[in-house]
Amino acid sequence: MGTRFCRLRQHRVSAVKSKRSKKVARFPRTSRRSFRRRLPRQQRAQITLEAILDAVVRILKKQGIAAVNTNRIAAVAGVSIGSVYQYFPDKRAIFVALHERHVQDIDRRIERTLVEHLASSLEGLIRGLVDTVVAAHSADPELYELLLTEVPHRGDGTQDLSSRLHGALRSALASSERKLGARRNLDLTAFVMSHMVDALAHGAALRRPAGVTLEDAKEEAVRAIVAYFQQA
Amino acid sequence: MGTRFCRLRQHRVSAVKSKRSKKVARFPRTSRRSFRRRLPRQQRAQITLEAILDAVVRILKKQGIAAVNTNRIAAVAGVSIGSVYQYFPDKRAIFVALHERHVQDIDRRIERTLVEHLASSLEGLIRGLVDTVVAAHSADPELYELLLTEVPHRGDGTQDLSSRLHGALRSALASSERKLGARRNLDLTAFVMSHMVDALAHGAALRRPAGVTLEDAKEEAVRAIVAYFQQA
DNA sequence: GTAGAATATGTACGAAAGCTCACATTTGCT
DNA sequence: AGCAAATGTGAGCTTTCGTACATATTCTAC
Repeated sequence: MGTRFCRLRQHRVSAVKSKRSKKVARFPRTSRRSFRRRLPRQQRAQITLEAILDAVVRILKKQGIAAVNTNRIAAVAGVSIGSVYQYFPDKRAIFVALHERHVQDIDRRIERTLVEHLASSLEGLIRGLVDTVVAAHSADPELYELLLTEVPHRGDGTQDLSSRLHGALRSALASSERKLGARRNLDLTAFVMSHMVDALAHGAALRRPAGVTLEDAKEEAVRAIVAYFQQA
Repeated sequence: MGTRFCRLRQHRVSAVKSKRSKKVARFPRTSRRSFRRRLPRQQRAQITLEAILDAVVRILKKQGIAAVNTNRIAAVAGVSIGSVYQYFPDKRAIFVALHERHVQDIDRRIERTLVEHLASSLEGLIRGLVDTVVAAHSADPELYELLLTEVPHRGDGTQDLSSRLHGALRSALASSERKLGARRNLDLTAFVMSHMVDALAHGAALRRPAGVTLEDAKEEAVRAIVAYFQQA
C-alpha cells in the first residue's frame, strides 16, 4: 500500500461537482507532446515535482518497474494525477527527469571535487574523483542499478557520466600547473582517463568480484590511472 | 508501415469463429507469470522466436522505443499476438531475451578471441580483446546504444560484459605462460583490466570525443592497459 | 486585504496497449 | 492414414495512459 508514504500535505475535497458537458472536442491523440507542460515557479511546485520523482523511486525499489504506473505515482506522491501531467508530458518524461536529477547530483559532486583539488597533485585529483564517483554510486547502489538497467532514459551522450568527467579532466590536464608532454593528445588522454575513472569507480562500487574490498579496488583504480598517465 | 517487413509465411484464416462462452473464469491477474511460456521444440518455433526478436529490433531502430508495442511486434514479425505470448510471459521478457541474445553474441566473440590468443603475448591478447569488443559494439552501434539506454533489461550482474571479461582475463593471467608477480592479487588485477577493456572499447566505439580516431582510441586503450599491467 | 496568477484536485472518458483463451492448423511419428 | 503434441490464430477483455475541464486552494504583489 503506497498510501503509507503519502505526503502529509492535505487537500480539501470539493464539496460540489458540477455536471460536465459531454461530447467535448477532445485533444487529438496524434499531436506530439514532448514538452514539459509547466515550469514550476513557486516553491510548492518544486515540492510537488520532487514528490513525484521520489514516489517513482519508492515504487521502483519496493515493487519494481512493472508496478510503476502514473496513477500509482500520483497516489504515492500524495498528488492528483492532474498535477503529474502538469509537469510531465508523459510517463517516459518522468523517468528522464529522474535520471537528470541523478546526473546533476553527480555533477555537483564532481564540481566540488575539482574545486577542492585545484592545488593538488594529479594523483590527488584522481583519488578525489574516484572517491567522489564511488561515493555517488554507493549512496544508493540499488537505485543506481535500477536506473541503469530497468528505467529507460535515452542515451543522449551529454548526460553521460564519463563525458562530464572528460571535460573536467581535460581542463585539469590543460592547466599549466600540471603539464603533460606536448607530444600527447589532450583529448585522447582525457578520453582514456575519464573512462577509467567512470568504469573503475562504478565497478568498485557495484561490480566488485568476491574477495576484493572496496578500499583495495579504489586504491588499485588510482594506481592504474596514474600508471597510465606516467607511462613513458 | 511495419507490414512491409512481415514474414512471408502465410496462415489460413479461420472460416468460422464459434461463439465464445462469456464470463469465463479469466486467468487471475495477480498470479505471477515470470516464466517463459513454452520452450520451442520444433524448428518453426525457433524461427518464430527469432522473428519476434528481429521485429523488436526493426521497430526500435526505425521508430524508437515508444513505437514498440506487442501488437506491432506481432505484426512486423508476421506472427499473431498469441504466438508472441506463447514464448514470452510479458513484454518485458522480450526485451530481456533480446539482451541475452546480444550478450551471447559477444560471449562467443570473446571465447573465439581467447582461443586465438592462447600463445600470444599479453599485449597481443589485450589487443585482441579490445578489437573484439570494439567490433562487437561497432557492428550495430545504434542498436547497442538503444539496448543500453532505452530498453529495460534487468541487471543481474552475470550477464554483464565486464564480468565475462573478468573470468576470461583471470584464467589467462593465471595460466603459467604469462605469470604475474606473486605479490599481485589475481582478482584485483583481472577486475581492473576487465573494466578497462570494457569501458575503453565501449568508449572507443560509441563515445569517442571529437578529434580522436577509432584507431587512436584503440591503440591508446591497449597502451593504458599494458601500462597498468607492467607497472612496478 | 484583495486581485490575479500559479498551483492543485479528481472524475470522467477515449484511445491504446497488454494479455488471454478457445479453437485452428501443422508436424512428427508410427 | 491417423493421432497426439506442438504451434499458431485473433477477437475481445482488462489495464493503463493521458486528456479535459470545472472547480478549489495558495501564493505574490500591491
